[in-house]
Amino acid sequence: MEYQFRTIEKKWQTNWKNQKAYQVPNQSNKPKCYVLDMFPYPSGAGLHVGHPLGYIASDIYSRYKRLQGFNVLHPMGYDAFGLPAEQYAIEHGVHPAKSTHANIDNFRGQLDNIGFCYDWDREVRTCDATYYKWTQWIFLQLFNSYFDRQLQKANPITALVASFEKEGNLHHVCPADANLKFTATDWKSWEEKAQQDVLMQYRLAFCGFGEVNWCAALGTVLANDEVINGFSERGGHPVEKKKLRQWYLRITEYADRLLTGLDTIQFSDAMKEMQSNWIGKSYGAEIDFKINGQEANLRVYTTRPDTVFGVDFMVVAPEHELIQQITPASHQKEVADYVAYVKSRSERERMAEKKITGCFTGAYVVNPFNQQLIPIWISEYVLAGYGTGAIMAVPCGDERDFKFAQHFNIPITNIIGTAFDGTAANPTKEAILTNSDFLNGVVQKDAIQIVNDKLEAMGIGKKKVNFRMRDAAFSRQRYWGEPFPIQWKNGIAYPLAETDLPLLLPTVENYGPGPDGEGPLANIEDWKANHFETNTMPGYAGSSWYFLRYMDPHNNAAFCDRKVSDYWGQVDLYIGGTEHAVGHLLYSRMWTKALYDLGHIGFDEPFKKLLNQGMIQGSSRFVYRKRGTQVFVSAGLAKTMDVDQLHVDVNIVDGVELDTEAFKKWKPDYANATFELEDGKYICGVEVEKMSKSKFNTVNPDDLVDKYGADTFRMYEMFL
RNA sequence: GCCCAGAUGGCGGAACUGGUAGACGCGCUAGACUCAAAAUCUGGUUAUCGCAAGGUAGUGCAGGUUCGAUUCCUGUUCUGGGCACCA
Repeated sequence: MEYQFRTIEKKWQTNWKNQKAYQVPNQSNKPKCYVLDMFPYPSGAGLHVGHPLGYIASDIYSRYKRLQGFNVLHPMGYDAFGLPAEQYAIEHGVHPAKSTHANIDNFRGQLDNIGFCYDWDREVRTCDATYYKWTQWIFLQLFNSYFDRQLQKANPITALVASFEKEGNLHHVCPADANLKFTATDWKSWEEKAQQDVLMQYRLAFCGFGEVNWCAALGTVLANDEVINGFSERGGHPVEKKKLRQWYLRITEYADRLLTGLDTIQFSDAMKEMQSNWIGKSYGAEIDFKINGQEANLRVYTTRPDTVFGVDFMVVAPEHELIQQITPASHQKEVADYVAYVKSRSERERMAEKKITGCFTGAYVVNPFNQQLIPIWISEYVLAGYGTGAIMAVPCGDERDFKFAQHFNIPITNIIGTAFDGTAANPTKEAILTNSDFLNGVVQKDAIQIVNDKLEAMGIGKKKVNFRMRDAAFSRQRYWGEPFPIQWKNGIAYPLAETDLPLLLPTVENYGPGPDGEGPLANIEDWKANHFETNTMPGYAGSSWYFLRYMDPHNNAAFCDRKVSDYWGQVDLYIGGTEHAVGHLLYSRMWTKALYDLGHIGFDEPFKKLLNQGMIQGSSRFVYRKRGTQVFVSAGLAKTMDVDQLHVDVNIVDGVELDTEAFKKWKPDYANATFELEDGKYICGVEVEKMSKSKFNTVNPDDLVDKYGADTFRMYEMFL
C-alpha cells in the first residue's frame, strides 16, 4: 500500500494546530532552551526553498531538545516593514499593510505545509502597532540615554544634565566633538535650544546631517540597491549625493564592547572576524600639517606616524571642508570639475574603482619635521567619513599611495633603504628607517612611539584610536516603517510621553515622496501641523529586538516582562545566514547591550550560539537597458554598449529567452519598453547567485511538498 | 578595490593533529526476486592502460616545505556572501 502523505500530513498538522501541541509556557520545572530562526521578510514572491534550509534544521533541533526534557521556546514571526511593500504600493496602489497581510497569510500556509513545530501563539509582526509601540519605546530609551565613557555603559540623559549643571562637561567628552568644552555657568546661561543642541550630541539616538542617494527626477531618496552605476533602477534617472537631516544610532560608542563581547559568544571565527573588521579598531595618530601661506592646518589620521619623513603628498577627500579655502584661483576650475565628477559616484564605486583618479589643488602643506613643502591632492579613494578625511601619503610604504604616485608622476622618497625596491610599496613595520633625520637607524615599529611623543611635545598631534565603523543611519525618507515618537518645536526634538505610544502610522493618499526630499508622511497635513517627525525608522529597527518580544508577546505594559526575560535568557541557538554578519547581528547586539545597561534585561549578548546554514543558489536572469533610455538590448548585443544590467523574473523567461510581452506587463515601469533582438529573440544574461526575492530567481517549496510530501522535502534539504 | 568563505568522482559531500583520497548517501550499472514492473536485496562505480594480476595520473591552477601534502607556506584563477538606505 502506498504512503498517503497528503492525507496523513494534513491530518497531523491539523491536529497539532487544534491542540496547540507546541504551545510553550513561560515557567516550568524543566530546563529552558531557546531555538530561534531569523524571521523572514514576507515578500510577494512567497517563501522560497532557501528559507526552510535553516528552519528545518532548527525544527529538528527543537524537537530533539523537547524530547530530551527541555522547555523549548521555538517561535516564528515576520519582519514586515520594508521597502519592497512600499515599492509595490507605489506601483500598484495597494496599501502596504494590505499586501503585507496577504503575503504573511501565504507564508503561514507555506510554513504549515512543511510541518514546523512553532508556538504560533507567540507570532510577532514588526508592523503591528502592538509591536512597534515597543520599538518606539526602545527608541526613546536610546534617545533619552548617553554613553558614559567612564562607566562604559548607557546612562539616563538626566544624569548627564545633572552633571552639566554641576561642572559643565568636564568629565564627559562630547562624542561628536571632542573639542567642545563648557562650564556649569555656560550651561545655565544657555537657552533651551542651545542646551538641547548640546544634548543631541550625546544621545545614543540622535539627529544630524548625512549624505543620501538623491534622485531629482523621482524626487526621492534611493537605497543603494535601487542605484545602478549612478542611475536609478526605476526609470534610469541620474542619482547624486545630497545632505539631508537624518537620525543615527551612536553605535560607535559601543565599538569596544561589541568587540570584546565576541569572546563570550559562539559565532564562527569567520563571522567574528567579519564583525571585528567591520568595527575596524585601529591605533594611530592625528597630525596637524600647517598649510603653506595660510593660518589653517590640515589634520590627517595615520596608523603609521613612523613614516612621516616619507610623506610625498597629502590626499584629501573630495568632500573635505578646506578644499574651497586652500585652492588658489589657478586650480579652481579643475578642482570643481573633479569634485562634481565624484559627487555622481557611490561610495562603493569609489572604493572599487581600479582607475586612479585625482586632482592637484595647487596648495601645499609644510612638513613640521623638515619644513619641506608637500602638495595637497584630492582623490576619491580617501573617504570623508573615515578618520579626518585626509591622509598623508607614503608611497614607499603603502600600496595605494604608491600607485597614485606612479600614476601622477609624483617623486617617491625612500625611507626604508633596501626594503623598498622601487617597483612596489612595502608595508612592513620591521624595516630600519633611513632618510628620516632623528629616526635614522630606528626600527619602524619602535619609531611610532618616538614620533607620537614628539608630536605631543610640539603640540601638533596626538595618539588616536579610530574605528572604521560609523554611526548607524537610522532614518528613512519612506512610508512603510515605524514613525519616530518625536515632535519638533522651534528646532527642538521632543520625545512623546510613554503614555502617548504607539504613535500610529497614518494612512496616506499616495506613497510618493514629500517635498524637498522628505518622506511621504510630509504630505499629510495633520502630521505636519503636529510637527511630528516625517522620517520613519529603517527595516532593522524592528528586527533588532524581536527575539525579546517572542518571550512575552502579548504584554501591553512592557516590551517584555523582566521576570520572563530572566527565565528565557539568551537565545541558545540562532540559525540564519552570513549575509547578516555586519547588519542585523551587530545592531541587535548593540540594542541588547543598551537595554542591559538601562536595567531592562539581564544579559548583554542576545545570541549565545550562532549557526550559519549556508545558502541555496538561484539561477538569475538579466536584461540590459541602454543607459538613460527604455530600450532593452539582447545579451549578445549588450557587450558593445553602455547598458545597465537589471534582474528579471525567472518566471517570464523560457530558458534564456525573454517573453517580451510578459515583461512589459511585469512592472508598469517597463510598459513602454522596446527591444533590440538577436535572431528575432530577446536573450537574457544568466548568473548564479544567492536565491532572493529581490533577484527574482526563487523556487517555491510548495510544489516540492505537494509532489513528494513534507518529510521527503525536509530530508532532502537536510541532505543538501 | 577591501573583508569573509569556498573549489575533491556524474551529484551532495567524508578524510580528526601532515600518514591507504573519494567514507556515507544519491545517481548510474549488472545481478537476484518477478510473467513483467515497482519496492527490496547483492555486486560494481575517479580517470586511464590492461583479458587479468597490476601499472599510471589524480583534491581549481603554478610553485615550495616534507620520507610523505586535500591538509602547511607563497603566488594565482574562478565562484559565492558582505561593503553601511534590500532584508
